[in-house]
Amino acid sequence: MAGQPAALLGLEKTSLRQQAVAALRVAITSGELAPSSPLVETELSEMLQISRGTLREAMRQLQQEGLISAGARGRLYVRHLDSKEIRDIFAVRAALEALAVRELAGLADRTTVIAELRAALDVMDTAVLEARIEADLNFHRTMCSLTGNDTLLHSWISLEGSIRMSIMFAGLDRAVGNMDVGRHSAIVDAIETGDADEAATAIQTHMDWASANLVS
Amino acid sequence: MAGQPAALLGLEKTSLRQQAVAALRVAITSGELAPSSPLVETELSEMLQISRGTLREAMRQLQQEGLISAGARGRLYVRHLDSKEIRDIFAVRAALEALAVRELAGLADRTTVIAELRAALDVMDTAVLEARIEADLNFHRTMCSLTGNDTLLHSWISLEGSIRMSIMFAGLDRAVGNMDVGRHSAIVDAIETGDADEAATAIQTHMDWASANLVS
DNA sequence: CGTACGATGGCTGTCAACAGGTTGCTGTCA
DNA sequence: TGACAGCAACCTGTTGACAGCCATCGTACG
Repeated sequence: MAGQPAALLGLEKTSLRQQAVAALRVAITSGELAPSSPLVETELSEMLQISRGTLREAMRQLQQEGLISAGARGRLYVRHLDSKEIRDIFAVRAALEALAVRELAGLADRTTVIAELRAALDVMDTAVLEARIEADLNFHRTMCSLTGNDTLLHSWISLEGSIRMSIMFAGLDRAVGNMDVGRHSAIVDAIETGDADEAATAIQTHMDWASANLVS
Repeated sequence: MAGQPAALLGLEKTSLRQQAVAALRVAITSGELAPSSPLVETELSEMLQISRGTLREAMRQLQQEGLISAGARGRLYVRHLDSKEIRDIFAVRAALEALAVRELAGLADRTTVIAELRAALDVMDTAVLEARIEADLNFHRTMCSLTGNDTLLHSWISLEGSIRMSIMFAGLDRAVGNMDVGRHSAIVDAIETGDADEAATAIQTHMDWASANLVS
């Protein structure tokens, strides 16, 4: 899907809007911008050194991703999650990823898929703290990506911001506790056997456990 | 979730951006703007009599909804769907709605839910042509809404544009053929019995059939 | 005749400014 | 002292304009 920097084969000319989206996403999911705090266009545009118009486009995207919620009169706030919403998010996530593993388990040739997933798990095994979270999310995103179902991948990515907020809400240590390589390995194993039902059950169990762990 | 106009209790002062989103959504899903046709900001802003900045915000939202796809150099086009993408969309939709009916079937008191769904079906029964499509989508959206899972509802709505494009792609007559009240009634019946697995199977079957019918 | 180079038009990226409405404060008057 | 009118600051909605990039076309030169 995405790319190596590919030296000499085209530079990464990213628009200010994309940069703003990325910066705000980090600021929100890292807690730098506290939940429920108001997002004032004039303030943010000055902080980021961009015009309000450009910022507004970026905010509109974050809003669609669920990181920003709208209040009265178009006023925007950093989204605040309660326990129920976290459970809801993980329920939807589980449904999407169950579809993903079902598709993967149904593939005739699963060798490359298994190899990619195992590689992602290896990365996760050695990573710690924030890097481990990134590795975990990367594993799950890769799962969706490998299905070749772009709509599925897009839906998952739309949820990624909310997932990250859930993680931040629960705290780093508790979140990292969810990212056990063994539990993930079980999912990959189930895909490898080609048993779609078992794979879906594995994902479902994993997600139930993870969400219960986050909100406990 | 959303609302009746609520006479005398506050008028619907909708921003130009929201109006533009609505107008473009209709234009695209009705085929007025043909798939793959380029969306030139200067043209559209003049047609809609709004400024480019306002239009850009609207386009950004439609892009996230999957009605607009991005080409090179920020150029935007009406999204074009092929058969595989339609199958993909319906696979994701099935996963989301399966979650919805599972939740609903698991409810202790399902009387109000059943009543609402039956009412939606009654509307569908009498409607014809485009109105029937609206009634059908409304039924499925209501299902998601009744779960109380806002994330689920949001994800479904994000998909609604793509669903509408699929319908347009297939043609009105073939789409209406999917909207048999009897088939939908089976789903509601399954929810009423409280059998989550059966309800999920009913949805899955319905979606498989619908998607196969659309792309055949 | 073919190729390389320069002008031109079209379209997006970005910005600064204006307009309208709401909130909150302050000073005055009963 | 309390309430109300008026004012001021704040913030979003919306707009028009400028700048830069890319593609295309025409032209001149080998």
